[in-house]
Parts: sequence; structure tokens; C-alpha cells
Amino acid sequence: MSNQDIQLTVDAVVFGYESVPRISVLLIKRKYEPFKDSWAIPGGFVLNEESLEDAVYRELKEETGVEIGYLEQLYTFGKPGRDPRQRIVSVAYFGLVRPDTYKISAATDAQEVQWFDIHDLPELAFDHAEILETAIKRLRAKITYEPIGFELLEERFLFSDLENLYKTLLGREIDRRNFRKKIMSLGMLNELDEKVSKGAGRPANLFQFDKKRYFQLKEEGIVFEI
Amino acid sequence: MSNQDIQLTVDAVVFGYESVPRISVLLIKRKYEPFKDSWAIPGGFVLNEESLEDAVYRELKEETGVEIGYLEQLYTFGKPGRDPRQRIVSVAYFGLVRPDTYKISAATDAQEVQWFDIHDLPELAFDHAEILETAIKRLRAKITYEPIGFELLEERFLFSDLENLYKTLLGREIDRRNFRKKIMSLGMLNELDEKVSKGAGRPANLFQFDKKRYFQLKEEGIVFEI
DNA sequence: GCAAAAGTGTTACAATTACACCCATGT
DNA sequence: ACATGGGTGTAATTGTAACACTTTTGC
Repeated sequence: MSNQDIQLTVDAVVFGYESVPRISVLLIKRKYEPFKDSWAIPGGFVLNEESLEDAVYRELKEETGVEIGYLEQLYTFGKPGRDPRQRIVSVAYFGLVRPDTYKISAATDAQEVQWFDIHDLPELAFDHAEILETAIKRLRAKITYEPIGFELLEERFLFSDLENLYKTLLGREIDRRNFRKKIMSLGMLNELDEKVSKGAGRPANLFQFDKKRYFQLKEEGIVFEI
Repeated sequence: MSNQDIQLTVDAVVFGYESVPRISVLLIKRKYEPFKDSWAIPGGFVLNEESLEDAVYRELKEETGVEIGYLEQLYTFGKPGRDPRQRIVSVAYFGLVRPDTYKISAATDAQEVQWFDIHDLPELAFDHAEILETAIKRLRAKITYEPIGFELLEERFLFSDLENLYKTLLGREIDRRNFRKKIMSLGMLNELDEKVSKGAGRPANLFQFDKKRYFQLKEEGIVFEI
């Protein structure tokens, strides 16, 4: 009927955030040809009876041990020749994980898995550089109009963490006062009654993103926007 | 290596605009099972050596005669069971055509091809209702932050056409004066020295979208936004 | 001369930006 | 007491929203 010899894979571009601060991405070192020993985005073939999302979760778990918190479809890459052996079309996803997951997987170093600063990347296999670039663009754009930044922070976080995340990701200075006013005026953050000291300086309050409230507000047509 | 029996297709959700006004979408009536005689989004199998985009252009041309002006990837649909016979993953695209193309293809009615008002749709085959819904959402969202509306109008158009397009697509009234001020302040439209009369009322000026200027402004960080 | 659509400005209000000092803690 | 990061308010500017009358044509 269609005389096709096209294979289907999924790839997962997973980002993390450390308060160094840096945005990092999870890569694996390939064990087999082609591109043996090159770094690559984790991923693999989709099984006959599993959904694309299931395939991403499975591959990611198998290859890196990471369980993802936030995941969305990014783009489908299908140029002939992107894999030197055969025609492979890959549905790329883009995901975010919290620092706790982050540390665990960096420790689970049995396989060759590593977090890389997105500003200090190795050469990548296949067209993975392009995929990664697409994902970074999406991430940067998306934190300004959807509250996905919180998926990169611990559940309870300092306001300064949020601020630094935005500064790092947007690559520019942010006015602390205005940023705080804006975020607070959205009414999606709960201020907790707990303070944390980072060793130096005045202890800071912990905050929590209120997902329920966010969806309520979204219903009412109020949109997240920085 | 991967024991896959997944087939890959592309689908093209193509929108047009008539100054009735209505937004319409191009559908075909299926000739074969499954869903024989149902309406469906045009599309088909990707050939082994062609890119996904090439496949969309080809299928669309073959099935509807339409040559697309604007095309972008929409989303990839891959749930098992979306095709009753076999596992098929479909990369959906979303496209826009100008009214001239529009009329030609509506006339080229040899095959069962038809434009449907997006508010008056037939039952659709497979999961095509979901695909179409995704595409409509994207279109609605996108005209507010990218100048793709112009791809639905003739190259030279009346300001009122643009206004009606936005009114129709956004489904709400627009203040004519504010809309004009805003669009004009972007500096992406050329006002031509030609007037057109629509039978009744004062003749209106023709306008043209200045793509070069748009890309210049985009470089400078000025963004289109309504 | 009247019906129909095009064209145009001003004012009130809301949102955004710019900007600097005091506070609470650890050492 | 000083170094460090946390927390806060106001004024100027800019952008957005609301609003109605005049102009040009066809009939």
C-alpha cells in the first residue's frame, strides 16, 4: 500500500536548572555506531503498540534513569539523510525536571549520562544540535507566556531562585522590584510561613506555585505573562 | 533492529478566507475504506526519499490541486488505534492559501474536494476532528503574534478585509480606529495609490504587506503583535 | 439627498519602566 | 560593625481602551 521503509523514533530534550546558575540539558554517550561515543539526545524507537509519549517516558527512563515532570511535543524531524543508515523520522519532545530528579540522575552514572550547560555543549550526533537549538528557543519563549519555569525549581523555592532562573534563561538583567510585583500580581504564588537562610544575608521566604489557582485564573481568561 | 510496523503519513489542514466573511478549511471525501465517503483532511503516505514538507506539498497537489502559500508543522498524532487497520503516525501541517488559489481549487471539482466553513463542519474520518481543532486553535493564537493573516488575503487588500479577518477569526468586535492605529504603527503595511470601490460607500485604499520590512523590523527586535 | 462604508483624534485609564534605601541575618 | 542577600514604593512614561463625527462615493 505504501512501500515504506521509514523508522520512527522519539527523542527527549530534557532541561534542568541549577542555582549556579545554569540551564543544563541531559545527554547520553552513544554506545553503538553510527556516532559511537558521540553525545546525543536520549531517545529510541517507538514500539508498535505504545503511544509516542509512552515511548519517550520509557526511553528516558531506560537510558538515563530520569523520570520527567513536564513534557510536551516539540517538533518532528524527518529530513532524509538525518540518519546515515536509514530513513528515520524522529518526534522530539521537550521536558523539564526538578533539581531533586536532577541530582539523582547525575549520581546514577552507571551509564554514560551527563548534564551539560547549554552554553557549553559537546558535538552532537545526527541532527541533534538542531533539535536542541529548537528546544532551547522554545523553552526561552515559553517561560514568558506559560508558567513552566516552576517545573525547573523545587516545589518550594526562594523568590531569588525564580528571579535567577529568568535572568539566566532570558540572558538579561531583570529589575527585582518590577519582576516581583508582576509575578505577585498574577496571584499564582503562595508565600509560605517559612524562611530559609543561605548562609549570608537576610533569610528569605519560601514560595510555592499554586497550580490549581493557575488553572482557575486561566479559565477566567487571565494569562500568565512576563 | 526495531521490529516496527509503523507507517508514516502527513496531513495538511489548509485554511482559506472569504470576505463573506468566513474561515474555511479544505477537505476531501474519501474514496476507500476505512471511512469511505467520510470527509477527511487531505494527506497521505510519505515516500522513502522525500522530506515531510515535500510529502505534504505533493499530497495536497495530488488530492486537491491546491498549491499552498504558507505552511508550518502543526503537531504529530500517533496514538495507537487512531487508524483502525494499522499503526499510523501522522505529522500534521497547517497551511494558508490566498483567495485566488481558493477559487481555482473550488472550481477544480473533479475530485471530491470542498471548502467548509470552520463553524459548519461535517463528521470527519479518523481523529481528524482533533487535528482540525488543534489547527484552528493554532491559527487563532498565531495571528495575534505573527503576521500570517496576510497569507489569507489577496496580495493587495482593503484595510476592512484585514479588519474583518481578525474579527472573524478572533470572534469578537474590534475597534476600527485602534486596530488601524496599531497595525499602522508597526510600519509593515504599504498604502498603495489605488482606490477600490465595493459598490456602496466611499472607495477604500489598497494596502500591501511589506514582508522585507517585516523581517527587517524582526531583526531589530520589533515584534508583530495585535 | 441619503445610504453605505472609509477615514480620522482625543482623553481617561492601565501597565510598564526606572530608580535607591532599609532590613535581617551570619561572621 | 560590616558584608550579604532580602524586601519594598513612587513617579514618569508609555501603551491601551473607549468613544463619534466627517468624507466620499453610488444610487
